[in-house]
Parts: sequence; C-alpha cells; structure tokens
Amino acid sequence: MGSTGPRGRIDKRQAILDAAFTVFAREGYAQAGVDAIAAEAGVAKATVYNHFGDKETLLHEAVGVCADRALTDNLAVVERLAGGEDLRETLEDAGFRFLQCYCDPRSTALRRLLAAEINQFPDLLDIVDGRAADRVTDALADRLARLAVAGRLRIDDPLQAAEQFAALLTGPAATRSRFGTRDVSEEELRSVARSAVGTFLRAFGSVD
Amino acid sequence: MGSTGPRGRIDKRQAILDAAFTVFAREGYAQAGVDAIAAEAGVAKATVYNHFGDKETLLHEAVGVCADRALTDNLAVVERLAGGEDLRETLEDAGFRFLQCYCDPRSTALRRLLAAEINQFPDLLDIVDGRAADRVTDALADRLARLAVAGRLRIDDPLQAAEQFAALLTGPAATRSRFGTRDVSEEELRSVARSAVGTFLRAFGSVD
Amino acid sequence: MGSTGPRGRIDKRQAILDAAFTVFAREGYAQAGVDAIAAEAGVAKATVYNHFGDKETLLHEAVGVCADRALTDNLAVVERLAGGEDLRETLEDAGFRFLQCYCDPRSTALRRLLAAEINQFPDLLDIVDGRAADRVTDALADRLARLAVAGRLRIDDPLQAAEQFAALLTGPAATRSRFGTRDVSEEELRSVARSAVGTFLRAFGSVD
Amino acid sequence: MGSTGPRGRIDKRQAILDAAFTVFAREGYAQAGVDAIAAEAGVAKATVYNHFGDKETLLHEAVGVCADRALTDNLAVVERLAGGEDLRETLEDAGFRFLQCYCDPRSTALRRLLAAEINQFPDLLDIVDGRAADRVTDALADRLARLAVAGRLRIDDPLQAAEQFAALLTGPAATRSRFGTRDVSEEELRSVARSAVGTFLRAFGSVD
DNA sequence: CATGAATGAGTTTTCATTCAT
DNA sequence: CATGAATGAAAACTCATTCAT
Repeated sequence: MGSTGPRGRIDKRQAILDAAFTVFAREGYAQAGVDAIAAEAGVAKATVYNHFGDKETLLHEAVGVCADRALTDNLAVVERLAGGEDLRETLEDAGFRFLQCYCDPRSTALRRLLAAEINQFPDLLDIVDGRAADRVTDALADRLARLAVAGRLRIDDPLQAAEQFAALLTGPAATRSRFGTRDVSEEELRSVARSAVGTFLRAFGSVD
Repeated sequence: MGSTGPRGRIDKRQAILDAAFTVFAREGYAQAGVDAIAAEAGVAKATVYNHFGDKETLLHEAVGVCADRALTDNLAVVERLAGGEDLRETLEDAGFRFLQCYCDPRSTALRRLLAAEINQFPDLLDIVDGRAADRVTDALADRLARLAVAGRLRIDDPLQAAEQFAALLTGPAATRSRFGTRDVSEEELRSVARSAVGTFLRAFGSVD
Repeated sequence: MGSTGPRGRIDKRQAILDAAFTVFAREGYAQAGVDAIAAEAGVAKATVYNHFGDKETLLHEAVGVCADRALTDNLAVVERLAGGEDLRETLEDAGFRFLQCYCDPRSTALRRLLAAEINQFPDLLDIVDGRAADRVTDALADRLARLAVAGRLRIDDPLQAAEQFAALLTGPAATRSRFGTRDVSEEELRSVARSAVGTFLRAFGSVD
Repeated sequence: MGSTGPRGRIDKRQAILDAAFTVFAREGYAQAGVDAIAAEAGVAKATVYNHFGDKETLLHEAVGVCADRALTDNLAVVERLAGGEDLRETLEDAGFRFLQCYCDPRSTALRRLLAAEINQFPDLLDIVDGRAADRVTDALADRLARLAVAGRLRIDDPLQAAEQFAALLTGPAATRSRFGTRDVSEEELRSVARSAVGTFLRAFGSVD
C-alpha cells in the first residue's frame, strides 16, 4: 500500500543528506559533484535540487544534521560522568568514550570539512558551535564542578579545567589519528585516556 | 640589461609559490584557480605551468615551503627552552612563543589546508610531518627530559609529557581562535600559556 | 457542491490559455517555463499537461485564441466603415480605431510572438493568417470598393489600396510604438490617422 | 608564416559574430545554444566565451554588427536618391533598392530577432535605432525636402512624407514576404515599388 | 482529473592544460 | 622561457515531461 507514499519523500531527503555528507567529507565541497551525491543517494541529480535548491544549502543542512548527531553522542557521554566509587576509573571510562566520539569517522570528517570550508562559509561555524562544541565543554565543566563540590577534585575554574581535560584527551588522539587518516585502535584510545586522566588527576585530584 | 637574468627566474618562482600558498589557503585546492594564482603572482598562467608542470605539483611545493618555515620557527622556540632561574616563567615564555607560532596566519592556513586536502593528497602528510609536526614534539620532549634529569620536573615518559604540554597549549588556543577565524590577542595567548603551565607544573613539577 | 463540476474544467482551461499567452508573449516560447505558466494560471504543472499534452500544442492553441480575438476586433472596426456625410471624418475615425486594435498590447504581443517563433513553428502563420491578417485586408478592400463604386474614391485596385491604407496607418504607428515598447497616446494615434487619411485622400480622393 | 598570427584572432572573432547572428536569427536567443554557435563558427565553445564573456554580450555585439551593415546599405540607397530627369523612374528605382535592403535575409532576420527579444533586452533597440532605423528615415526626409525645394514635390512635412513613403514600400512588401518566410521575387518588389511611387506621387507630386 | 515528486537530457559557464609565437 | 589564445572535459543548475497517488 502506501509504502512509497509521503514516506518516500522523507526517505529520499535523508538519503540525500547522508550521501551529501559522505561525499563532501570525502572530496571537499568544491571537488564534490552534485552528480556524485545524487548517485550515492540513489536519486536523480534534479531530485537533489528539488529538495535543497542548491549545493550550498545542501552543505549547510548536511553539516547541521551531522553536528546534531555529534552533539547528542557527546552529551550522552558527558552526562553519564558521575562520581562512582573509583574516580580514576570513572574519568578514564568517560575519557575513553569521549575519544570514541571524537575519533568516530563522521566526527573526524566533520572537523576536516569545517576546517576546509570555514573561509568560504563562515556561517558553518555557527551551525556547529551553536549545536555542538561549546555545549559539550559546558556540560563537562558542570560535571567537574559537581565533583569539586563533592570534594573529589580541586578545581578553581571548572570551564578551564574542562577545556584542559578535553585537550589532554583530544590532542594526543589527534596526533595518533593523523588527521583521521589512520584508524586508532580501542587499545590506543584507552591508553591515551589513561595518560590524560593520570596527568589530570595529578593536577586536579584531591589529596585523600 | 640583465635584469631578467637568472635572478628573474628565481624571483618568479618564489612569487608563484607564495601566491599559490596564499590562494590555496584562501580558497582551497579545488576552488583555487591557476588563473588566480598567476594573477596574484603577476605572471601569465602558462608561466606557472612552465615552472611547476601542474596544479598538484604546485600544491605540494607550496605546502613544502610553508612547512619548512613553520618547522624553523617552532624549533627556534623550542630550542630556546632551557631551564632559567624561574622554571614557571621559562615555561610560560616558551609556551607563549609556541602559541604565537601556532596562531600565525600561515600556520593556521597550513593546518586548514592540510585538513582539507588530506583525503585527496595523503602524501601531503608526509611532507609536513617529515618536516614539521613530529620533529617539534621530539625536540620538546628532549628539552623536558633535560629538565627532568636536572631534577626540575618529574617525568616518566618525556614524549608523552611533551604531547600533553603541547595539547594543553594548543587545545584552548584552538577553541579561542575558532579555526583561525578570530584573531587571538597577545593577552589571551599569555593567559592560555599561564593556565597550561600551571596545570602542567601541578602534574609534573618537582616538589622543591 | 458542484463548484468544481464541468465548469471548473473549462475555467481552468481558459485560465491556462490566458496564462500561456501572457507568459509566452512576455518571455518568448523557449524562455517561457511551463512552471511559470502553471503558476500564472494557478494550477499544478501536471494539469497543464493533462489539458494540452505538450508545450508546443499549448503555444498553438494560445496563439489561435488570441488571433481569433484580434480578427473579431479588427472586423468590427472595418465593418463599421461606411460612407457617412463627411468621408474624411469617416476614414479618420476608422483609421483611428484600426490603430487602436493594432496597438493593443495583445495584438502587439501576438505580432512579436509570431515574428519570434515563425522559424521554429511555421504553421503559426497559417493559424494567424487564416484567421486574421488577410481577412481584415480583404474586408477593408470591400469597403473601399463600395466607396469607389459610390464615386467617393477613385480606386483601380481595391486590394492594393487597402494594403496601402493599412500601411500608411500602421507604418508610422509601428515606428512610434518602438516594437510595442512605448505606449502611444490616443492623441498620437489620432494624429497618425489624420496624416494617413490626408495622404490617402490626396492620392485616391475623388475631385468633387 | 605569420598567416595564423594575430590575424587568426580577428578572423575567429568575426567568424563567431557571423555564426552567432546566423544561429540567433534561426533559432531565437533562448533556443540558440552556444554549442551550436561555436560549431557554426568552427571554434571550441570556450573560445566563444574567451571572446565575448557571455551569451548576452554575444547577442548584443552580433546585433550591433548587423545593424551597422544594414545602416550602411540603406544609406547608400537613400543617398543616391537625387532628382534625375524622370522623377517617377528615380523614385521607383530608389524604392526598389530600398526594398531589396528591406527584404535581404539578414535585415529580415534582424527585425525578427529584435521583435523577439525586445522584451528581454530592451537595450537592443538603442543599438539598432541609434545606428539604423531613424537615421535612414532622416536621410530620406532630407532627399525629399530637396526635391520639394526644387519644386518637383509638394511636401509640407518632409519627415512625415518620408515615413509614409517608407510605409507604402515596406507595408505591402512585408505582407508578401510573410515574416520573411517567403522569398519575394525581384518582379514583385518592382511592382510594389511602382504602386507605392504611384500613390506617393498622386499625393505629393507637383502638377507640372 | 488534479497534483507533488522524480527524472533524463540539455544549458551556460568554468578551468586545467596545451600550443604557437 | 614568457605569453596570449584555444580547447576538451566537467560542473552547477534547469526544464519539459512522466508517474503514482
């Protein structure tokens, strides 16, 4: 029956957005052909234009969708960060999951795409920052602040501590992934998280 | 008169390389036109081809030149990092200079260009890493190791400490510069360096 | 309620034909989009196809309708041309009305459209000539012949005289309207008619 | 040797202009493909863009060239119109030549093209009128005025007489050529000229 | 029958690259 | 070697037309 009814419209829209992100991430905005996107989505080129009007809009929408997903994933990780029995283990676990998000191919692609196109499309930053980057750091700062209040960390400036915690995790991970070129093993991620947490706790751990 | 002797050739070559980097950085590889590069360099388009053969080669050479310069600048900073009287001040100063390199427009542009084109031209990574990124971390690790040996820092794994020191500096700086979109004031850079060194010393400082 | 009964169909058909002529006249056949026509008619694009099959048919029907109307208008003018008391006044009046038809926006548009598309669609000429141009000149020749028979004009070849009368009217009017670009005032039209009739009577008037 | 030197450039430019006019006249602006123009000119499509930038500019230049030629031809005819022995013969001859210009395929095509595109490109009128239509009528008025001064014609308003003379010639000729669809024989043109001059002289001839 | 969605073929325009001077 | 001109391949975008509801 109605299996190809209004549902088809939505399915195609999603397929196009997914395809667009894939192709944009793989080839860059300028290099990516709308032809290729349509092919990847399994629709005709004109259908892409029917839905999104032009290539630029397609980029913006595709980035928006991807940023939404990344935000959701990241917040899920951060919000689970509550002080369990063993603080070190809790932080290492959160750090590891955080790095998994960070190293997820789509996150990596999103960062690369952003870096690549920020000059031509400065508003991409607003799309992503409004939805992702800043809000994750904020949420992390909240969690760290609670731990400080609970006496388990010694932190003056929770936002700065959050930034530094994130930096200790993502900096070394970025080096290892070589701009997303190399796959970083779970093993390695755990090791990076362990080192980061080690340093973080030496700097911010309470004495007890 | 010999004003366009061998000197003219070399000048033109340099002009083309500079123009190429400028335009590639501003517009991205695919978007950048050889026309625009030639115009920026003040030569005819065919001259660009006479010197470099094709657009791809031009990208590689331009990136190479820029990476060389970045390496030189970074090493100069790191190599000046010796233990003065006041360790904190020494580290803060080095961190600040390091961030100045990191935030230099051409460095920013290089990182963006790299992120953008790494998929299409994976060998760009070799050019840059062979000449820049890794070697700076190595040099920094050396310096930190010396300070550890001198008893002024407590470090197990100097390479890891160097990575983390760099991460504590560049992570927050990257956030503030918004992918090189915003100019970060000297003030801010100093503040970032201070925080980074503060955390670093709490984690790795010797007790004395 | 039967508001969309057979009446709705016919209304829509008319609306589409009107819209089609408007858009074809404004933009030319090739440039005119079926989208634009459908929008102007207030129907869906597919409805246009349901009624007319394809764009070419639509052009033919729209031109036919317009030519019919022009013929009716012109014949009405010519048929009122009977010898009143004052021949000069009669001719000037007929000439003026004739020019009003000639300068009517839709007549102008029809002539332009015809000129534009005659190469691609030679059969448009048949549609228009069969229905309009020739028959008007014929009718005019009839009237002039009657006036000759009545001794009020001296005419050998009524068809030729009719052609020349029409030419004396439309030639200068065409110059003034600049291909239908300029609106020609009633004043001007009367003046053109007066001149035309003056010359015509000097050439063909009987002596009395 | 230098046979394909800078000369080639100019040759190609001319070839493109000719081809453009031919194709625009044959198919109309919107329908005409730059592909087809390039093919007709025997050059690559990109060469057309190198020379003229875009399709619209090409139309304007092609129309300009054609209007120049038409003006030259027409003025040559009008300027030869001096009062010979036999005025009727002189006028018939000039009228015939004038109609030859008017019925020349390129003139016909120019008028059609103008009519077709005047809505989209109103400035075409300026190009053509500034160079052709008006100036011919003016020149004709001059000649008629001289004949009036010489006592061979009785004319109050030379400009109006010129307009009417032209109308008596072109009106019937236009009818016969059916928008340039039919070729009008030399015979027919002479006949039209004879009738026009007959009527004109009955209206404006001096008594002698 | 009226419609929204989908599409294939075509359009203008751009651009890396080559060639003749 | 430097250059202006020429080009073939490709890209974004459009549009007449069809199909499923």
